[in-house]
Amino acid sequence: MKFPTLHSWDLSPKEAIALQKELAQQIDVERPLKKCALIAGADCSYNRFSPTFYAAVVVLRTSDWSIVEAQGVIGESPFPYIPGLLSFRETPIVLQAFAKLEHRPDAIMCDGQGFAHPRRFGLACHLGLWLGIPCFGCAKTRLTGDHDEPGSNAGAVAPLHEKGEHIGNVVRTKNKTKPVYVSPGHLIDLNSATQWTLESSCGYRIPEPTRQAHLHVNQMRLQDTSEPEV
DNA sequence: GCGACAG
DNA sequence: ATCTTGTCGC
Repeated sequence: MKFPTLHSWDLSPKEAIALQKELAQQIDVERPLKKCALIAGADCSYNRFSPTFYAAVVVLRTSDWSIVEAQGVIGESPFPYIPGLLSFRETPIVLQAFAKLEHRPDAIMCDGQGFAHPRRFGLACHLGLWLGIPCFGCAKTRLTGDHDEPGSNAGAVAPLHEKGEHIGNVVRTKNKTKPVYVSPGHLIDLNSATQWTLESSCGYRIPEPTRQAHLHVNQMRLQDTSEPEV
């Protein structure tokens, strides 16, 4: 896959925040996703005290959830983990994995927030803007916003609000298990993101795209002989 | 000042 | 994110 360079990743935390505020103005979270034959999942993995980073993207066929393609990259992250600035830590390497992709997915599911972010510019917004592909976030825990507990059965949804704004949905993907936090990133609306989250939750709490990407990066990390096993 | 805080 | 065994519940 090819995509243009939008900006440098060599930034200080203050510069990163300024850039988020600037790029957030370009985000489109109103567009319903019409066609989605191929959906990609992206994820990262790493050791506690090693700078080595593993990123993977897996492309799935939505008709039967079979894996069409998987690409991974091993590198180092130039940015520390700071709540609210996760995209500056993970996106540079994730983009390298997308660059190796031969298939162009119709949508992308990220392991983190999209619009449900303090500055409305989470990981999924940033990745979607770079790639120009509909992208949304499916996080395992909350970053910001308030909500009621969704019903206890799969399919239950509760709105995530902040300052009077509907920024995402808390979605129960499996009976009696913790819900996930869904929000649009770019070129997709909240309803489409929520529907595809439920559609791809094949009996697990984590939807198939992100679940497969997670399995993939973990395989990469455990098979990397250049890293000292703890 | 205090508490919260994606991965 | 990662470190970790068994265990309670459906």
